[in-house]
Amino acid sequence: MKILTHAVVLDDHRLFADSFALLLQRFGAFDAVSSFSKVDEFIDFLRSFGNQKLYVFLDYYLPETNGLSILTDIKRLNNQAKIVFITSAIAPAVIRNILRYKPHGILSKSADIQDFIMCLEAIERGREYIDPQFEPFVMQRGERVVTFTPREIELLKYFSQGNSIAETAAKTFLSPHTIVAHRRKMMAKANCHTIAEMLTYAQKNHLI
Amino acid sequence: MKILTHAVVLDDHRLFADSFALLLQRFGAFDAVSSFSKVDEFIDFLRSFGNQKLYVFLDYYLPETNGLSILTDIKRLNNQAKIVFITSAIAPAVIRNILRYKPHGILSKSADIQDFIMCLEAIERGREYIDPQFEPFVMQRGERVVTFTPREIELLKYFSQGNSIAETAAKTFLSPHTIVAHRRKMMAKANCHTIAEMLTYAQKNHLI
DNA sequence: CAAAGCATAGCATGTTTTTGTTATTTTCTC
DNA sequence: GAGAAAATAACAAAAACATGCTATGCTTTG
Repeated sequence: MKILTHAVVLDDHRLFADSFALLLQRFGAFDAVSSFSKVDEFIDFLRSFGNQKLYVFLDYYLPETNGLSILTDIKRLNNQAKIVFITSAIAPAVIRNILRYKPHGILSKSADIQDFIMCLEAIERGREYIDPQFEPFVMQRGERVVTFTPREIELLKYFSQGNSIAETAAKTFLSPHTIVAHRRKMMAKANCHTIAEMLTYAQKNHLI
Repeated sequence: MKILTHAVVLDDHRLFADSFALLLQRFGAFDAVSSFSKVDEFIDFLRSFGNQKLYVFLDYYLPETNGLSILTDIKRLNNQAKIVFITSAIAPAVIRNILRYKPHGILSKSADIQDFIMCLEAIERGREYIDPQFEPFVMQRGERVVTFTPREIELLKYFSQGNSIAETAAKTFLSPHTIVAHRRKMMAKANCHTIAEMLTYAQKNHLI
């Protein structure tokens, strides 16, 4: 299979980004491969690249942000880009989150070359590719995803740092009642019954 | 630099293991490179390889276990092996844990090729290499590492699953007083003041 | 624009956790 | 086999939390 296009890798783990770019090169399907480990540089590249056909291999975990939040940027700068998530995540909520954005492909870092080839082939044929191990997380119709509001996540961070309700209230200039209300709502959403469980949930799903 | 020896990569992320192995090959310092993503297969390889000179590039995060627990196996099977940790961890406790085992090298996955070369050169000269970003975690003399006992970790798991002190006591057939005592001890060790902070700590340091 | 969801706030009550302090038995480790 | 560390257990007071219920103004979005 020969895909006459450019491929670009974005992963904050430089060693992975460079190695994987090498693998893409060696694989021979692309006519050029670039790798980035800094979001800024990647965005600069996109800007200069213009609206040509392009493959983007994206990591979900990026420092300070995540792969999803730059998806809008990518789509704005290049509406032809084929976007493939390469993720080490296994937390259902994270996978669901990624799937919600309907990328062209999603591959686990535990995948092998064979999976990778299948992914490319599917996309070239205009279909999407979802790593088989993520199939169970494809949303059923009517199913709701648990999401957290910015405020909730902010408060969660305070709790994770050892702040009590009263301390959090003081630091956010809110009433302790409000903190209780938020906290209660979060725990109801995530179906947790102790703050310990809530924090485990938050960590697992990379909310904080 | 030409190192006439075999190199082997162990990382459960196949895509990384394979890509990185390719990078090692391309780099040209080794006369052969193998990659594994399953611990069993890796151990089998070690057994058959015998006690020859060897470079091992090891991930810390492995499913069901971690890179440290197989260190003893590696040393038993090959006392000449140069062991380099390639890790995505940044949690101080995890890094300290790795450093305690005195590997020949430790490199962050965020390192670049230049860092990698420096690592190899240092080891070839008989010295150890520690990623500069991990320097702060090198233990000072007299410094204590925070460790958790098996019982403590067991209880931590109960808490992470939403069990209260009373519930945990019931499930472990212990007195609630005992649970309180353990809990208190852990929190003192980790310098946490709420169970929320404790659970965040536990997650960050991959205790549970 | 209406409905839904978000952020805010309140009160009351019973439960749970945290903290200060102490102590015995068992199990490693040198 | 002595000493250290771990696991066990207890009591009591103070602080914090969970949960029952209600309610209002503000955004966002179909």
